[in-house]
Amino acid sequence: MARSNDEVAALFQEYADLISITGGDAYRARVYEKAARSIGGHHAEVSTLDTKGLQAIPNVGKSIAEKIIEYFQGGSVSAVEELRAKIPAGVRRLTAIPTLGPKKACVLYEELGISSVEELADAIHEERLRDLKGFGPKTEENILHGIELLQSSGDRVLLDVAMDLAEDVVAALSGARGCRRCAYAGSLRRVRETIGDIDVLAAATKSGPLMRAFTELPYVSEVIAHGEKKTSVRTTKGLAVDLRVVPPDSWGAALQYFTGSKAHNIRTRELALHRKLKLSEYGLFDTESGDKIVSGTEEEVYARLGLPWIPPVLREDRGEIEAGLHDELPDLVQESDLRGDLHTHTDLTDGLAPLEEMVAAAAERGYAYYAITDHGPNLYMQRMTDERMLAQREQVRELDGAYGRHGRREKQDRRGGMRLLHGVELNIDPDGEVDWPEEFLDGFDLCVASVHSHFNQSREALTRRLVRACENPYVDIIGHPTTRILGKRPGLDADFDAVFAACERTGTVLEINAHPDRLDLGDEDILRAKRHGVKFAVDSDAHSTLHLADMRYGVGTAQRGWLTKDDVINTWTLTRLKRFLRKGR
DNA sequence: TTTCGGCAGAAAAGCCTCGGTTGCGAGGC
Repeated sequence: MARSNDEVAALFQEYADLISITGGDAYRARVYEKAARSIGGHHAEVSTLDTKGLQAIPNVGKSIAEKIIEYFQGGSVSAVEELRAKIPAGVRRLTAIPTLGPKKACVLYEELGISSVEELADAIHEERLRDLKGFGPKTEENILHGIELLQSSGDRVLLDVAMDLAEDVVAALSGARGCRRCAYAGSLRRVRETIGDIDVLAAATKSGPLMRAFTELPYVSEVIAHGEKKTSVRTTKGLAVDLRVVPPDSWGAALQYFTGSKAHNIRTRELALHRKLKLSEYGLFDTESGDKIVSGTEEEVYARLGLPWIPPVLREDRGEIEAGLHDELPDLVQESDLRGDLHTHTDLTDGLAPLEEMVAAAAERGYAYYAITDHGPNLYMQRMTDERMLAQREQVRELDGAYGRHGRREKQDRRGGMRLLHGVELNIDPDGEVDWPEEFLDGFDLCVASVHSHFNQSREALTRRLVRACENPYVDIIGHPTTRILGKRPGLDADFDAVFAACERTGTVLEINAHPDRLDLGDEDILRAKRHGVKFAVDSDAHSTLHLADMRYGVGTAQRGWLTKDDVINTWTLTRLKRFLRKGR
C-alpha cells in the first residue's frame, strides 16, 4: 500500500498550493513544497517517527513535525482544513492545467467565481475571460490546450500507483480463506505505462469469502457491483478495481484471457479456431465435442495453440504470435540482469540524499557499478560550479569500491566492492551544445545529456539539436530522450528516426528512464530505435534512495520494447561498458 | 518556516528564460 510518507507529502503539497492561491507568503509555500519533497523521498515511514525523528528529515522543523503528528493523531491538520474551507477543491484542480498556476487560478475564482475545470472551459467559450487583466487570447488558447491534455489522460493512473495498490490487494486476498491463487492481470501485468483499472484474478472453489474480503479492504470507498464471479469497487483515491474469482482448474485460461491485450487475444482465438478449438476465459475446448482440453496453466493453453508461453509484456499483437510460432521470441532482459545504474542524483543538486547514502543504497541492491550524474551548471537553478563538481569527484573516488553488497562500508579490503563512475547530466541547449568544453568533459567517466527546456522549437530545430548532442564525442547517453511527462507534457516533436540513426552512427546510447512519470523512451520508440541498431541504458534517474527501486518499471518498458540483455549496456560487465563508453573520444 | 549558532533572533529561502503582455506568472528537475 502507499506509504504514509506519500499521504503526508500530498497533504503538504496541497497546503503549499492553497497558500499560493490565497496569496499567502511565497516563501512559506516554498517551505511546505520542499518539506513535501523531502518527506516523499525519506526512507523511513513518517507514521512511525516521533517529533525528534521527524525533525531529522531535511526541511522539517518544529512546526511541520507538529503538523505531521497532528495528522496521524486526528486524521487532519487544522491549518490545512482552514484553508480548504476557504477555497473549493476545484480551484486547486485548476492549477493542474499546464500554464495555469496559483495566481491565475486565484483571479479566475475571485473575479468570475470559477471553481472547476468544466466551468473554466465554459467561461472561455463564452469569452468571459477577455476582460480580465493578464488574460489575453493566447492565454485562453493555452488553457484550452492544457485542458485537452488533462482530459486525454482521463482517469488513468501511473504504473507505480496502480502497482502499489494491486500488490496490496493481491497480498490481502492471498491470505483470505479458500484462496488457492491470486494475481493481478490486465494492462498492469503487461506493464503498460498508464493503467485505467486494475484486474485481479483469484482461484477458489467458493468465491463468497474472497468477495467479502475484497469489499472489506480498508481503502474501498464504493462497491460498484457485487456478484458471484465478479466484484467491482472504487478505492478512496478513485481507482477502479475488479476482482474475478474462477475455479482453480480454469486458472490458466482465465489469467490468459484477463491479461489481454484484446488484440493479442483475438489472435490466440483465431489460432484456436484453426485447430478446431475454442478458447475462452474458462478454458480451451474441442469445438465439436465441447470437451475441455486444458486450462490449468497459461503454459498449457499456449502449448496447445502451438506456441511457447508468451511473456505478458509482449502480448500486444506486435509480432509476438508470429515470433512464437517460429520459436523466435526474444530472450527478454530481466531486472536481475542489471549490473548498475547509470543516471542518478545526490543532494549536491536536486537529489534528496547525500552521496554516501545513495551509494550505500545502490550497493545494497547488489550492483557491480554505479554512476553519480548530478546536473551541470547550465541548469541554473542547481547552482553547479566546476569546483563543486570536482570536489564531488574526489568524494566519489574515495568511496569507489568501499561498499559491498550488504550496503555497508568495508573497513579494509576494497576488492569486490561496488565500483563508482563519476558522471554528469548535461543540459542540451537550444543549439545542441552542452555545459562544458571538451577538456572539462574529458574528466568524467560518463556523460548523460538531456533536454530540460525549450521544448517548443520547430521540428527541424529539435531534430538538429538532438543530433548535435549525439555527435558530441563526450555524450554517452541521451537522457529521457523525448522529455515527456505522462499525462502532463507530450514528447518533443522531433524526427526521432533521424535521431536514432544518429545514435547508431555515433555510438550514442538512448536512455530508458525508469521514473514512472517518464518511462522515456516508451515501448513504441524503443522498438523503432532497436531497428536502427541502437543500444540502451535502463536508468532510475533516482533523486532519492527510494527511487533506485523504480528500475522495475524501466525494465518492464524495455521488455515491452523487445529488448534483450545484450541491447542494454548496464547489464554488461564494467570492462565491456568502459570500453564502449570511450566512444569516439 | 527552517537553519544557524548560540539559547534570541536574523538571514535565507534555486535562478533564469519564456511568453504573453507592458510589469509578471509559470515552469524546469
